[in-house]
Amino acid sequence: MLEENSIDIFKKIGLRATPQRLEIYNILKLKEGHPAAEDIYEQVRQHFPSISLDTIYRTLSLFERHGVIKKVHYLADKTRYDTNLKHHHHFVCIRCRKIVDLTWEAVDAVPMPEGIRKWGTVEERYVELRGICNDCLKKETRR
Amino acid sequence: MLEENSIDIFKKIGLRATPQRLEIYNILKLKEGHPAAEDIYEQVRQHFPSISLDTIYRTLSLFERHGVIKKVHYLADKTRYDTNLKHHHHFVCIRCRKIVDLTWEAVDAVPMPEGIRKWGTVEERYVELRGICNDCLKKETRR
DNA sequence: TTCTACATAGGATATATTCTTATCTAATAA
DNA sequence: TTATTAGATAAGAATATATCCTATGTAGAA
Repeated sequence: MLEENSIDIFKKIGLRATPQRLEIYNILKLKEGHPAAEDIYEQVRQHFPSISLDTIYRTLSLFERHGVIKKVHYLADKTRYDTNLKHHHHFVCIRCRKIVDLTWEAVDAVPMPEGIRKWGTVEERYVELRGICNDCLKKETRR
Repeated sequence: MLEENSIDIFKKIGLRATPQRLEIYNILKLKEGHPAAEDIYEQVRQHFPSISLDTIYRTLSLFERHGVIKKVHYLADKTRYDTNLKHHHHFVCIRCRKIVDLTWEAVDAVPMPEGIRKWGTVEERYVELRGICNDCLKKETRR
């Protein structure tokens, strides 16, 4: 089911292929719907009853740092609020988390992708342009 | 600066226009970059030194329930992980939070909106189709 | 004014995540 | 094979964000 032997992935990035890590990786790969840390924890405990939740988090962040996985809403550190209730999209700075509203008719006009009905009904189309804002760019080139 | 008198907004939705609520609303409206609860708290305290953080949260959730404001990443309750590192988008169920990967070439092909360079450089274009998945639709019509 | 429903402050609690430390284990060197 | 050592884990403490509980306060209606 896995495209690549899990152990090879760890070798490739120079990490020890511990049983815990293999288990966590395989669960991530095989579980539907993008699991949260707790979901993984519950499942790993079936084989490693004494594993700590911290190991799950530590391993996930290790995987993330090595580009093996990605957080889905990685820009949502704390909840932010919007008073603009009209339909709009966002530019989000991946450095300082600044959020800027934008409208984008061209993207709103694109017909829904093929087979979306297979998943459900869509109520909202939200686009997030993720990048580096000019303020942060200035700071980074200053070095 | 505000399009509408803040007091009128509260009247319209049948809520008492308390000084705390007015202050929180005005900060939300006027502050750039979409503030978080703590940001608002720090600022409100300048006029209401004894306000509690809970009042901020309570008021924000009140505003949200009445459609006055919206959480930016309201689907990011807990962190979820993705092993699919290829460029893709998501369909997210607003009921059960199920996340489904999808590709969408048509939307990827749309040229960047006018004036994006004014804000910064874009590294990633992420689309979230928010709706109700077929499983949840089934449950809801069953009633 | 008095009553009552709604609102607030403050502290307790819940939940998600990260940190600290002692212990353990695997890879390497001898 | 054994000793050494860097890396990994478990367990619980600590932190951050958000919500709940309760006593008190206040605005608007009668």
